[in-house]
Amino acid sequence: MTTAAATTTPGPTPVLDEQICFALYNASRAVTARYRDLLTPLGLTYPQYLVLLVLWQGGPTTVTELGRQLQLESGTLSPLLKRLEAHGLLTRTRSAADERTVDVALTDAGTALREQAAGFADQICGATGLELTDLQALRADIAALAAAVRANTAAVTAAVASADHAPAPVDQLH
Amino acid sequence: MTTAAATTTPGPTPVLDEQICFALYNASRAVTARYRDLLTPLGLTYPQYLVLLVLWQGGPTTVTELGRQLQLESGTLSPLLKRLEAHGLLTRTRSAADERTVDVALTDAGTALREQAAGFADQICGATGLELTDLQALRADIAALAAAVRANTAAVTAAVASADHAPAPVDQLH
DNA sequence: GCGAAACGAGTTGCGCACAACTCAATCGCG
DNA sequence: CGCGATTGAGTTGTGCGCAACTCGTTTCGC
Repeated sequence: MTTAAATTTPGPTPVLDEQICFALYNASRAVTARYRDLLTPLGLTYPQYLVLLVLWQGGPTTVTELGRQLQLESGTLSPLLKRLEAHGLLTRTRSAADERTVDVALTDAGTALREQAAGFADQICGATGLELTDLQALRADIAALAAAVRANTAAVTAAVASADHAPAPVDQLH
Repeated sequence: MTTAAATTTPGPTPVLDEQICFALYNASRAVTARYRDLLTPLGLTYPQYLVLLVLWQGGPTTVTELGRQLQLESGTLSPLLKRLEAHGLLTRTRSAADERTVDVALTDAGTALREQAAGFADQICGATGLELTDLQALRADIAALAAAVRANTAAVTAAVASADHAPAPVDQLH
């Protein structure tokens, strides 16, 4: 019943291929899949690799700071860091200054892994088939989009939270 | 974008903020989070919404075709579709013509949900703060990148698989 | 026809992501 | 000083996402 006329809907229907959301979702998984080929031999997952990137780049840090840079919460980071610790790549120690915070530092093995992962980013760049200049421009646009969406999310959340008091704090499309 | 002095690392170390991979990963999660605010009241998740988009757009289809369009495998789709069926939004029935395939079709409730989700895409576009023209250009660039990376992944996989016979079938960056 | 290979959906196991929660440590304010 | 509020990490539960696998169906070669 009613199998008719559902093909090629004209009107205002959102079409999958025109959605920025799906493009991002799909591209992100495509890049992650390409990284998986490189990371699996090292026993790493992609989010674990991102954590190591931060540590290779900035040295010892805290769980909170990792969460800020990667935009991840403790619910994701805690078990992930425990796995990396179990693999002997980093140490987690309660800070002496503030017992609430946990310091994260690479072990020698974690530091050594940097060499093996040195060429990964270039390989991914090569896989995109783009010039480095174009790739960086695209990266900047995408980063700006992420920042704008996150800011909007925060604004809308705040607006909902204060809906009892204020009528419409932020202009949100209508 | 964080004009801080995070550029401390000189050498060949991959820096998080310069990585296209992290930009995509972060932006995808940011957009998904914004969608979550809209979808949670409807009892939907973001991947479930994508499935409904395909069905709203193209009418009844099969599990395989959904997987092709969304780039998802049965391991992801099967339980997801079961949940949507449990919520009364669609039906899954073995095809009469080929008992291996499963036909997926919206119920009336699933079709009706289209009205409530009609404005979601526009709201996300608004959250990006970009003009529609710029957004579509960005979307096209991102889609092209995804396609290039997926093609490269397939090529490298094939090269590894045939490593026993052929020496180096595909030129892969060096 | 018939047996091997291929195919499509489903299951299992693991690791994210994230909401909601717990709990200890610290801070702020009178 | 004391005590309520806040903060930071961790836990629990749910739903992807994907590899590896199973199982019934179909297709193909002969």
